[in-house]
Amino acid sequence: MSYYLHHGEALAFIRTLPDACVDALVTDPPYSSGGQYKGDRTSKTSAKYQRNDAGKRFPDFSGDSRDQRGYLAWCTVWLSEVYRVLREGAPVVLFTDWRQLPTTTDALQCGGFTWRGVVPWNKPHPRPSKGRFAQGSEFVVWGSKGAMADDGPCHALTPWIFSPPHFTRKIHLTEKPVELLREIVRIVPPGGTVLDLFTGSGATGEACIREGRDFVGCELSAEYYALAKERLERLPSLDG
Amino acid sequence: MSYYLHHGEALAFIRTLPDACVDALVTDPPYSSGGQYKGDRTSKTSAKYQRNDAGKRFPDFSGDSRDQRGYLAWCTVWLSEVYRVLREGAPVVLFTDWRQLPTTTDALQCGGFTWRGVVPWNKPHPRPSKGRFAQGSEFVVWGSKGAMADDGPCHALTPWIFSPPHFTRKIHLTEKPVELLREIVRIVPPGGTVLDLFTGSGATGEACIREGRDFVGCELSAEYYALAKERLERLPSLDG
DNA sequence: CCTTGCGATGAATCCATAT
DNA sequence: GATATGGATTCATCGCAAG
Repeated sequence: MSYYLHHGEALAFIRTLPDACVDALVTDPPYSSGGQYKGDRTSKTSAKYQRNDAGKRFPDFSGDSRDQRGYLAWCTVWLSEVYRVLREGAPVVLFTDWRQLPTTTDALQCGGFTWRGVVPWNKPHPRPSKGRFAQGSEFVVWGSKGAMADDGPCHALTPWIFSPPHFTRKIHLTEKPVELLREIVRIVPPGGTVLDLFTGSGATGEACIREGRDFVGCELSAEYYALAKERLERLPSLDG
Repeated sequence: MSYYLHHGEALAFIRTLPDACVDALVTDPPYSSGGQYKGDRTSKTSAKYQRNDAGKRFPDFSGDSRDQRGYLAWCTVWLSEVYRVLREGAPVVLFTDWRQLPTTTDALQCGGFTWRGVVPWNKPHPRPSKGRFAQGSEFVVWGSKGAMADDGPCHALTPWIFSPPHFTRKIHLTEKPVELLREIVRIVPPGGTVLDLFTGSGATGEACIREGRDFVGCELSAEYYALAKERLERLPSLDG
């Protein structure tokens, strides 16, 4: 139930960690997705993912402008380093959207992990799209460092259906619901340590604290680092 | 509300069809998945996907023994030919499991189509797996032949949650629920024609008939061809 | 305190226009 | 000609203000 939050770049941070010191990676990297055109990637995240008249609500986040080759290469680099700091059999859980899903499964395996599945996060009421299927899901790509123990409780026994945090209450544009993250971090035994390289608003940290798992987070942006820190500091009093 | 069922090999059948004669492809190819090891692919489907004591329940189906490269190449061949027989803007809908999902998105694009999304089919009660996330979803990879019309109704406005057909009532081992297929074929305007190259038990044909879409199916196995034919023939009387 | 109504929103997508 | 920008579109939901 302790946590540590680091302000800085992810790869540099991992390299400071000793071997086999964490029990899982649960992280939500910037997808570098969100559009058919190059301009959709190169514009600011606040403009890319939001209506024009709402463009000023959330601070921009960086690292969201790679093409597919670059995304694969970048993920491979930090996943390879994460491999070293994970314990044998530890799970790796990566968020992605439909566009980057295949690249993410490649990256997981390029990093040396065994790919074990894809679990959809279903949003109950996606934005409609005329004449087509709505895109109402993001995806969790997961695997492990080598063989996994096949004891322990079962997970994801029912479909994951969670609304995204409401815009008036969320801190980060792409923040995930804490209820979903609580389901996910329960794959780590109680007291285990979860690493998140792209902490953002710190939702994964909150999930860990609420579920009794230790949390090690890393965030590049000073603004989000401060927001995540504040969020986690405020948390124990909520439980009181 | 008419249907045509062909007994024979898929690629040879497509080649007999004229250009731009169908409004959608909705099909469930043999995944060639179902195992981590080579032996898992080369064994009989009836043994591969079923418990030993149930091994004689369903007839074998063929074409389920390709590795990933072979699966990509094979899908690319028939998808390229399907491109020709589809009308401009027509949707393509392919079932896949998590293991073949990335290969399927590659194949769709190798066939010349625009990839537009991934929609999960969520099973309400997946088989639990100790210490891991259950694999409770299959996936619909979809796209279109070029630009799509952006009129028409919206689809998939809520997550797809459907139980697989009960084993006492299903004909094919990997049969999809008709309710799910009805949701899917509604993306074709009423009266449009849906092509299915791997008809199996004919569930997609039943969905088309119930939704007032025309159906053109193709099945290689004499046994399943007869079963699908019987299923569709029996259907009009059910509507009364 | 409860109900009603209005407005804003969404890891979106497409096309027309501008650079 | 290729890329970048801006506007319009979909509707169930939630927050908030008004009654």
